[in-house]
Amino acid sequence: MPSNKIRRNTPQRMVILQELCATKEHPTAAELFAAVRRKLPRVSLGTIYRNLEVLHEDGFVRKLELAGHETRFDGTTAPHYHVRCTSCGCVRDLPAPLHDKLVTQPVDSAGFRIDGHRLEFYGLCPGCQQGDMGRMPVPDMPEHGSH
Amino acid sequence: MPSNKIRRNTPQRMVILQELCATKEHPTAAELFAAVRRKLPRVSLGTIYRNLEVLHEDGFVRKLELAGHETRFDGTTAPHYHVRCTSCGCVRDLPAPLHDKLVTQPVDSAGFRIDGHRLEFYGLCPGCQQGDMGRMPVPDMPEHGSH
DNA sequence: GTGTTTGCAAACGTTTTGCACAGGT
DNA sequence: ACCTGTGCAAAACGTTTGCAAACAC
Repeated sequence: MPSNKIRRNTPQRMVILQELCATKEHPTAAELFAAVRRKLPRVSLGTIYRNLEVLHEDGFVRKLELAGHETRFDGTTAPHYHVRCTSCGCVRDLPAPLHDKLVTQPVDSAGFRIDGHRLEFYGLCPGCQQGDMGRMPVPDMPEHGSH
Repeated sequence: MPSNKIRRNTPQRMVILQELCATKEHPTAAELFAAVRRKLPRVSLGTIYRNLEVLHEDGFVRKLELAGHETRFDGTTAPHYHVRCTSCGCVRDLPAPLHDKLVTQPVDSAGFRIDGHRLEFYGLCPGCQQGDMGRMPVPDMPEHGSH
């Protein structure tokens, strides 16, 4: 839902969107901050957050509020799902998302009017599957099972 | 995965679990803190957090890390899904959870070994459906669409 | 010129942690 | 006696906000 407010195309805003669209890594605000700072050394973290909010409002970026972790951002706004690696914490897109095997309508909705759902998968990424049990859980902490 | 550590049945731990099992409201740590404090006036919030962590580790409580909100806790450990009301913020259980209409296996998993998924629904609770557009979004802030 | 946006720093809400002491086993 | 668990307070973390100055339009 694009806001009706007048937006200004500041260099900060453009570089943020540009950086976000240039990666498939779903960066956090802090990671984006580091990336943008390389081009605009004087940006502040507050500016990153404010612009991400604006860009989200206007439909240019997606917010990925994955369970138990900082918010990540996605320059691809088309609907798709995500997987998180419980070992290294990386987040990847799932291709071929809405499929006949992926039907998500509760049968009994407890009287709620269901407007949508949020679905995320977790598991081991290709890299972390290579028999290495002793791998450090790096970027983010892994979760304890359950869904 | 119950830890192999020796646990002590302290009054604090028991009251916390008792309070959690006595409600269907999926309280936050702060709400639980208030409830437990009525019975044990000297508990600290730190104790609540530490015990919830232990109880979670031992499989007695479920952690509900719903997108963009504080963690809530659930005394019912059997697998089931949840709905959040985007207006008042309340969280309810979804009965009849794993159904033929609720199949969640990605067709293409991008090379990940999928261990599970997290699924949450959002919409309007029965109370908030009663034509009251002007209702205050109270307990927690509502979300901006997208899934 | 007007009103949005910026940088900075301080504040926020939630959760975690360090510590000395209390208390279960 | 041992070592887990407690209360307290402070810190950590990600995020938001107030403000005066800067700047896009």
